[in-house]
Amino acid sequence: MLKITRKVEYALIALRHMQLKQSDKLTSTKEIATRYGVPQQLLAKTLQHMARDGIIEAVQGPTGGYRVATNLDQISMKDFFEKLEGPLGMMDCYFDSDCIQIGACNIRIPIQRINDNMRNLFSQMSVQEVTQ
Amino acid sequence: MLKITRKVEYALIALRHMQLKQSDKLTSTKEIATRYGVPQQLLAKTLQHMARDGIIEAVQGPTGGYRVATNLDQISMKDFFEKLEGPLGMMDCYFDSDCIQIGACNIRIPIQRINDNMRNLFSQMSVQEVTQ
DNA sequence: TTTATATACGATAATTTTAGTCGTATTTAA
DNA sequence: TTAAATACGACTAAAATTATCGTATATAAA
Repeated sequence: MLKITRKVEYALIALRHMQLKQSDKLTSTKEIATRYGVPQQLLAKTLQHMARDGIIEAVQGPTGGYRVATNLDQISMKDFFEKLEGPLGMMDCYFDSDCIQIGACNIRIPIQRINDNMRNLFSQMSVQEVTQ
Repeated sequence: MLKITRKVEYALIALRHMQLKQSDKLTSTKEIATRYGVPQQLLAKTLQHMARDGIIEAVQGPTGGYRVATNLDQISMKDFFEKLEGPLGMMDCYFDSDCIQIGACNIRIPIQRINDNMRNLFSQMSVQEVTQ
């Protein structure tokens, strides 16, 4: 319960790894996979995902790889989570309204309050704070 | 990602339902299950769990049921979550130290900081605030 | 121009976690 | 004695997560 996914975990590991280098230096998927013992294919997808989102930049071909493409200070953990995993809510009813209950449910409003608190927490935390 | 379980959801629904009655009145599993369209067996387990934890009190036999047994103002959402679902951590490595990585991992410390923030958030929120 | 090594990505399989059910026992008011 | 409630371990089903497969494309270097 309330766990983050491997995808997010691997993304953070990769970002931190890249930040330890000169910002123009490239890092390949393989480099990270072997360094941290992470499944290469899954990591690859995660990196591709981040590249599509503009968080990192891809350079193709041999000697290619990735480098950080944005100021990580400007991305909140909330946005980061949502880019990788979609809307952030402790219960689906926070977004989907197709719950049959809807009328009967007595905790919808309270749950939304908790959710807002959690979203607020991650909105105030930058990716940089985590990967620096 | 970062979702709560049905067990917790049902527990909150049940608590809120009980709080809408006079505090000495009993509520049966069936009553809640039919009222909110929730699977009765699973709800039953959840209520039994809460009874074991002393959050609610069980009265057996026909005309039996449950009533709130504690001041919900005194229980934090963190403790509530942990009673029902065990240790609260976004990653297992927050508690388990059997991750093979351990040495190689570069985000252990940062993740712990995020975790602490989240635990802190739920420590400062009482169950009463959610179910009132 | 060929080759080797990198990213790109949809489809699928395996695994783990979560959700729900079953069967049986016990309690107790009527 | 019976009916309706809680108690609870074992099991099954479903969903979500994690990982792999196969193939395509890009490009630096031999």
